[in-house]
Amino acid sequence: MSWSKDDRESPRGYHHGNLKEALLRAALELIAQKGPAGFTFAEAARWAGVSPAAPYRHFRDRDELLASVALRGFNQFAAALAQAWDDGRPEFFTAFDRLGKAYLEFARAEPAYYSAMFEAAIPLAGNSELREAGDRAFAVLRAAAEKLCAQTPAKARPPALMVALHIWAISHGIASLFGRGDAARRTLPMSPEDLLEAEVLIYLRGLGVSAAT
Amino acid sequence: MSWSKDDRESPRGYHHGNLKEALLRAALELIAQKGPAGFTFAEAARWAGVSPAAPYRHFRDRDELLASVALRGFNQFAAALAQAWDDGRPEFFTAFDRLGKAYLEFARAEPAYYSAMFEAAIPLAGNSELREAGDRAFAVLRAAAEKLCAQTPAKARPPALMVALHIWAISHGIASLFGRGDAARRTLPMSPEDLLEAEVLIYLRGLGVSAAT
DNA sequence: TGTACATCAGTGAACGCGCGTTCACTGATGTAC
DNA sequence: TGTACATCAGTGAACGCGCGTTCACTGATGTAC
Repeated sequence: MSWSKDDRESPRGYHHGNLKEALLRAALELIAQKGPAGFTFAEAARWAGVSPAAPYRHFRDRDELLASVALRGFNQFAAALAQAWDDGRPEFFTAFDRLGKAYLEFARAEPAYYSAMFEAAIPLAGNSELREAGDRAFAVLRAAAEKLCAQTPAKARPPALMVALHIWAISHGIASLFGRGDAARRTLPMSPEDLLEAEVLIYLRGLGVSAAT
Repeated sequence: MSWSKDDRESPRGYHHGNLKEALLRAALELIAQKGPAGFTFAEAARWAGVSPAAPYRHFRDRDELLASVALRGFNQFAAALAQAWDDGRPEFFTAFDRLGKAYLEFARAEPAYYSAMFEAAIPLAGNSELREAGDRAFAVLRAAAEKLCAQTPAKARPPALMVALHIWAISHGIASLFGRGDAARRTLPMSPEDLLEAEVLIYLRGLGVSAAT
């Protein structure tokens, strides 16, 4: 990440100019290195090349910075999922497959965001912005589930919400057990993508939806 | 947990007598309260009513204590799963259902163990004991997958290992998103158990196995 | 059974360290007129 | 366009704190004979 070095070493005046942004980046980098619990306010300040008191101008405390990272993560996650899903275009199975791959790709490429979002145990109560960002990401899964349900035989059609939760659980399970970009990863006889694809195909068949359709 | 108070306040001589055990319990309690990254060696010692230097007689450092907690967790997890599965008795579906419920029950009842096992990112390299304990737990899922595959139509029978990984991913996904006993839990329109049962039924149908059989 | 001695398990004081947080401050920026 | 002033954003020194770790030590336990 060349920007980090540039950011830190480029000469600047008394004012940083973009400290809030720099702190978010620093936190992200530190989370990637040591996990959400292993980064400190002071270290983020050092990373941004600023005195330890400076971050207090932008974040009330460490938890608020962490929540901001998670918020940004959810926004990027929602955008990535929405782009992959693309409202089911050109047809359902292609889009659904892209959606699953995008989920895993996000967890792999952005393990720091992913763990801030799902493992930092940030309390959602009182942070409606964060909750809404999470809901927006889930809404993409939900929309895909709606379209999926529309293809199932009407007599045994399950609630779309439940299907969305199933898809989420499958994706999250594979991502967090096998598909993380960091050291927690376990070795496998197949790629996480293949594992997910096979699992989703079996699940779809169970719903009475055939990929050949 | 009444034992904790008793353990701490009961008079004892110069020697604790059971310090290793007390430290493991203290670590477990602290992990339950603040997560795997939020407990300290010093605090575990205080919990056990002992000087901060005492733990060094039993664990090289904090990480070794944490790994011991995870090890114990995997052992209990393997035992709970094996007991629930009971080699598929009296017949497959009953046992398989019990297995899934036991998985969720463990995550709910023992969130501290569960997070030490799956979220503490303890390096497995060089800790063969821990790896083997994890493998023993997975072996139960694997055995269930074998029996499941034996029931699927032979022509489209998937590898048992893959099926075991699918089951693991489904269970872990639901457990970590919705079924944790701590605050990270999200609210749901249905119980994690029902969600898991429905998901597994769909997955089984996709494999060509019918619960009615 | 008693005694001498080795080993074990915990003590408590000490250390250096980095963290979170505060404070009065100051340099830079923006704005009213 | 210039000037006075308010506000903003970062400084740097300071503080108390708990942590990890070490050290020489000591009380308790076990064992050989």
